[in-house]
Amino acid sequence: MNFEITHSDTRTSARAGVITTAHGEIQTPIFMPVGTVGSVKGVHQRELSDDIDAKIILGNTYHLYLRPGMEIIRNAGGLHKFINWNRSILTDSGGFQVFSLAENRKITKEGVTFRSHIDGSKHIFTPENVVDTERIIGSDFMMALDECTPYPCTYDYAKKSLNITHSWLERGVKHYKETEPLYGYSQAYLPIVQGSVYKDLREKSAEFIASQGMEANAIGGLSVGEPVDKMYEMIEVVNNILPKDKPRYLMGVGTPANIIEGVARGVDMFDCVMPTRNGRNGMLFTKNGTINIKNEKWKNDFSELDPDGTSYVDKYYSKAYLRHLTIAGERLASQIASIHNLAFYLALVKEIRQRILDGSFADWKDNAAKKMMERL
RNA sequence: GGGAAGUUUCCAGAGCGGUCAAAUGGGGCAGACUGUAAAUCUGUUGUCUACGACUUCGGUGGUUCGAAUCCAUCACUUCCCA
Repeated sequence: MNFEITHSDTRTSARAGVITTAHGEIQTPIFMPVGTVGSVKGVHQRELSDDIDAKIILGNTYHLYLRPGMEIIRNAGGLHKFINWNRSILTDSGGFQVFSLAENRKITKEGVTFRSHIDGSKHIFTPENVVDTERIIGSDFMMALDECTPYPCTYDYAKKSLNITHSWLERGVKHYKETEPLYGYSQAYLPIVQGSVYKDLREKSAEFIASQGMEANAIGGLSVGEPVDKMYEMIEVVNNILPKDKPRYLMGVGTPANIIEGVARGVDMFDCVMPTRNGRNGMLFTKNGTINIKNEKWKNDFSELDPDGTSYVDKYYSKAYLRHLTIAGERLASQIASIHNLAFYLALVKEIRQRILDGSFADWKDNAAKKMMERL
């Protein structure tokens, strides 16, 4: 992996750059659609590449490990081949499942023992075997195993958890360095800053993460329910320490406004379930704010889905039609809404990048984008 | 022509003397969703001058302190036998 910053904003910490992986170039800032189980829910790979033009998507180690299992992924020749996606892939480690499936797991110094949400079987995830799993998956970006702490979280717990995450990281880095990629291309290994909403813990963590000298770094444990101002504050604290010349990935974030604010604070990579999940639930993101397509007011609105939209679906279908499909529970509704939302997110980061390049980012953020951010 | 069952709030369908403005589904309306156990979840769904009041359970008339619940009668619906 290579990262080159081509432009730095003068008034904010925003930067525009290019990440190069074995599976292509990724212009940053970038948004990465989430495809947990080897599928961006409701969206064909062909639409992801040809219409939405996503350069990189996520997969999830925990989920793929359980189903279909590593034997099949290995037999397929890795996840890229298995799902027929020749652009980049980033895999989360299962660290988020430590948070989201908290009832089904136990944390020890050794690792995390999950009770499968599918059949209840027990599986231990260690920093080492997660690296092995991600080697089999063949992701371009392998996330380190961490504990995504909940919010609220006591200082004592956050500190204790951070120590475990850090010790896991050391073991993960060691194992990463001792193992080779299976498919002939390099894979980056990303450490994750934790520390909940505590400034000193975040600083300590950022320093430790930076000291690992990995090719890119991530910020985790945010957007788990804390006030947005806390989140922004933590991003600032952390990005003051994380190396400037390496990509920074803010995990799981977020709303369009979160992304703009994140970029302004020096974040390069984002992912979030929101465009697809909320799309499936009838929410559309537009420049004028979100709309709930299920609302009665769209019943007879035959205007195009989103006049400002960049996807073909925006011109192709009407609001009234999508409302009907959504209310009728038709799968096509999920597809249309997911495609629209992902296209919106990708167009957003594209505009952000363009504005960083032409020097108008800060001004745009303070003026034109402000109204939109209040609604998104 | 004879017999039986039934008519409940948008729909279906509980309720069978008071704790019923009326269970439960569905539908409608609205909301939530941030490294996906989510094609999920939550709220609401008679009216009002709303911590109280008023009008509802096919129509009408009764019984009773009190009826969606019991009685009479009318109307309509469905099924069975001719």
